[in-house]
Amino acid sequence: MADPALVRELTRNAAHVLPEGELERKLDRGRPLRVKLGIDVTSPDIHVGRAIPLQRMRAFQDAGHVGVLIVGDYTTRIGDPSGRSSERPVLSDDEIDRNARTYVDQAMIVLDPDRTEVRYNGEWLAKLDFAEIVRLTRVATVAELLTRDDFRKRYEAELPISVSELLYPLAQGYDSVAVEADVELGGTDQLYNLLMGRKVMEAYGLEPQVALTTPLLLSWDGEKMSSSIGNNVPLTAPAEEQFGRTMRIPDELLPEWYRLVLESDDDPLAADPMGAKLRLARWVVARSHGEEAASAAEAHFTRVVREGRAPEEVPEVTVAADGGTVYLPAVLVDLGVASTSEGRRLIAQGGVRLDGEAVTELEVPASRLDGALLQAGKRRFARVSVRADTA
RNA sequence: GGGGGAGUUCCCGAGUGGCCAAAGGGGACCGGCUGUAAACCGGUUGGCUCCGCCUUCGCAGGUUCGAAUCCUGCCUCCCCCA
Repeated sequence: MADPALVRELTRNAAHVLPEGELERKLDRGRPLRVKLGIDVTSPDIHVGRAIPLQRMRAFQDAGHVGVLIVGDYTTRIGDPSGRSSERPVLSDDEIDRNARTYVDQAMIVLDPDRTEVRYNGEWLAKLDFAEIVRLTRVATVAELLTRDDFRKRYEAELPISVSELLYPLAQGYDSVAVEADVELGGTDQLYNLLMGRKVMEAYGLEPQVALTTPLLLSWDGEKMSSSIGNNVPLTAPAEEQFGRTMRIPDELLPEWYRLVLESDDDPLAADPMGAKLRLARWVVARSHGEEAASAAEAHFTRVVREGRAPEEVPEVTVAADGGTVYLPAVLVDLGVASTSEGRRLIAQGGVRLDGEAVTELEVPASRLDGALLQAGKRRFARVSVRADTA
């Protein structure tokens, strides 16, 4: 009999474990299970939300099972070319290869490399000939494919759905055949695909996989965390950035993050929510960058955000001055402000400071600028040095 | 193959000849406040050394003193019928 405590750990936070009892049956066979997780390579980073199923994979690995990480290089490559370019840009082969490589590195932040098998699905999908593809398409009907929520919604909203997209769940299911998955992990949005994987495996004479989904992590805006929206905390973002982004989540989301990300039973709102959020941010940074970086990131946050002081390390900006004054908006562009027009607006709004004092004019005496600390908004700082321009 | 509908500034979405750099919402940014880069309140949101000028409303032409709005051609997308 499968150890109930172990099953609880493996299925911790799971939204679905289907079909019921099947995981226990597979565990009882006593051999290491092959636990699959597919990742597409449409964007260059894995974020804290997508790490949640990875954390499950890690739990399986720690119990002696094998993690099969599938890099969807091929599914990304054939990805929908129809006009939805703004949402799903078709990536170049180079981009896909580059993304694919960094993905594996990122995933290893969470996974145990010694128990991970990395596979690229181009390995088998590239070899399918047309007859085989047609055989694959017989697994499902159009009506069945259209029952999937996002397809149905798009269909009802008269938004485009390309045939290649309909093929996607089948291709993903074929991955399960190729790697002979015992379990497939995914977010709850993947439930449909995971169950389709069962059908495909059955059609190919294999024992269907168990589908295990985890809830989607909501970000500070209340939306599902997503790289394309930009509300993400990437596993490879700089420590300070990770810390700040994590601190942006509203208090109401803390319990969910504690449960899913920290895998902690503590109630973060019981005592001091601020302290609880700091602990969470430290944990997120420490996983990616280590304890030391986490402490430094917290110190930075305290100094810059809570106390409103300049960071310890500030980039240098050099300005050429031909006369007595310098056109400040142009300097702001060097700090990362989008345009001089925006720089003007920032100044007008009191968002630009020289040595802590709000600037009100566009032209600033070079003498006042030289060696001064320039600040644009809350987050952009630079030390200015003026170089005489004798041209 | 036939018919109907649509393409607007980062996104959604108003706008049918001048009052349009273009309503409203979202997002983002700035300020205030704050335990936080949260919440809340107020403001800003094409570019330009900017009281003015320049470029934008799928693309290319055209009509007009004047076009996001009218005409012609093209491209793209959606739906229905076959």
